[in-house]
Amino acid sequence: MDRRQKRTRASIFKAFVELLRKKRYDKITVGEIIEVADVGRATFYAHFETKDFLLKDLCKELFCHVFDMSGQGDENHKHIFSCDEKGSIVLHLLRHLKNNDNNILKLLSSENNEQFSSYFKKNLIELIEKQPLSFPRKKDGNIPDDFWVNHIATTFVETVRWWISTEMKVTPEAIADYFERALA
Amino acid sequence: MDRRQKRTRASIFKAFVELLRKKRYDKITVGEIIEVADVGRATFYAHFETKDFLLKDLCKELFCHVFDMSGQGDENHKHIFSCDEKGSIVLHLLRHLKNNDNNILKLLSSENNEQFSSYFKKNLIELIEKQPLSFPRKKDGNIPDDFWVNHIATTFVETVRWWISTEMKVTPEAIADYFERALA
DNA sequence: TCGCTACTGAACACATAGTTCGATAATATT
DNA sequence: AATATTATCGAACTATGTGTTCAGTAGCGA
Repeated sequence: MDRRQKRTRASIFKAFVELLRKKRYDKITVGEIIEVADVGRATFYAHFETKDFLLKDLCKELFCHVFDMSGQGDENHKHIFSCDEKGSIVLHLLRHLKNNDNNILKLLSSENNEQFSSYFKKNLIELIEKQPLSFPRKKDGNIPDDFWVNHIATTFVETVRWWISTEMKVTPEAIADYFERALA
Repeated sequence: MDRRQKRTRASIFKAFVELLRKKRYDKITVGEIIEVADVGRATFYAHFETKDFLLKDLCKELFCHVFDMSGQGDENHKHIFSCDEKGSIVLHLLRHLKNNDNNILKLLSSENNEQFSSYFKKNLIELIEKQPLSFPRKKDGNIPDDFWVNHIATTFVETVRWWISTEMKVTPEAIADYFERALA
C-alpha cells in the first residue's frame, strides 16, 4: 500500500478519535475531521464513502485488534488462546483494554455513540459462542441458551462501561472478579 | 392549555414515533417530521427548540408514563406500588411495556438510538435505589453496591431488548422468570 | 363579539455533505 | 536517474438540511 495512503488514513483515524473524546459522534463534522487531520476534503472522501463508514472502519480496526481476529479462518484465535494460560479470557480482555492507551476505552464511554458498544457486544457474542467454556456456565436449565449468551456479553460490555465511569480506579483483576461473581 | 397546542404536539410526537420505527433517529429530518405531522415548519420550532429536544421530550413522555413518575414528590409511586400486590415490580413493568401497543418497545429496539436505553436505564436505577427490596438482592459482599445496582438495571434493559429481538414470543411471566434466574 | 394566541407558508441566511477537476508532489518502476 | 503512476490538494460547486423571520390567517377563550 502506498505510504501516503497509510499516513492519510492514520491521520484521519487519529483526528477522529481525538474529536470523539470531546464530543458526540453526530456533532462532529467532516470539516472538523479534515482540519484536525490536516488533509484535503477530497482526500477524505477518497478514503471513506461517508462519515458513517469512517466510524464503521474505526470499529473494525479497534476491535479486530482487541479480539485479534484480523485473520479470517478458524486458526485466528491464537492470540487469545496462547495468552490464556493462567488467567481467564475475561481478564485477558480487560488487561488488553486497559493497556490500549485508553484509546478504545474512552470511546466506549456513555456519552458516545452506541455503535461501539454494539460492535463490542457483537464480537463478544461470537467469542462466547466459540469458546463457551471460557465463560461462566449457566447453572439454570430453565434459561434459554441464547438468552444466557446475550446476558454474558451485555454484562461484560456494561461492566466495562461501569469501569470507565469510575475512571478505572480499580484493577482489571478486581473487575474480572466482579464480573465472575455477578454471573456466578 | 390551548387545544391547538395539544393537537399539534401530539401530531408531531405521533409522526416522530412513526418515522422512528422505520429509520434511525439521525437519518430523520425535520422536513419529514412536519410533512408526516402535517404542521408548518415554524410551528415545529415553536414547540421544540431542536430535533434533539423533541427526542428528549418524547423520552420523558413515554417513560414517565411507564414509571408513573409524572408527579414530583415521594408519593408518586402509588401506581407501581398498588399494582404490586401479587406480582413483582419487574413483572409489572414488563406487562406495562407489553400493553403499550408496542409503541415504546419498538423504539427500544437495537437499530434505534441509544437515547431510549439510557433513559430507561436511568429511570430504572432511580427506581432500584428507592425500592431495593423489590429487586434481587446480591448475595456477595465483595461486589460494590453501585456495581450491583448498575448490573440489575442494565440486565433489565438488555433483557427487554432481547425480548424484543425475539419478537416477544414468550410471555412477560417467562421473561420475568429469566431475569430473576439470571440474577439469582 | 372581540382580543389573544397558535398556526401557516414562504422566503431567508447559514452550515454541512459530498462531488468534481486541474494542478502538484510523492511514490513505485524501470 | 528518468518516467509513469497515483495520492493529495484546493477551490469551486450542487444539494440538502437547519433554524429564523414575518405578515397573514384562523381557531380559541372570555
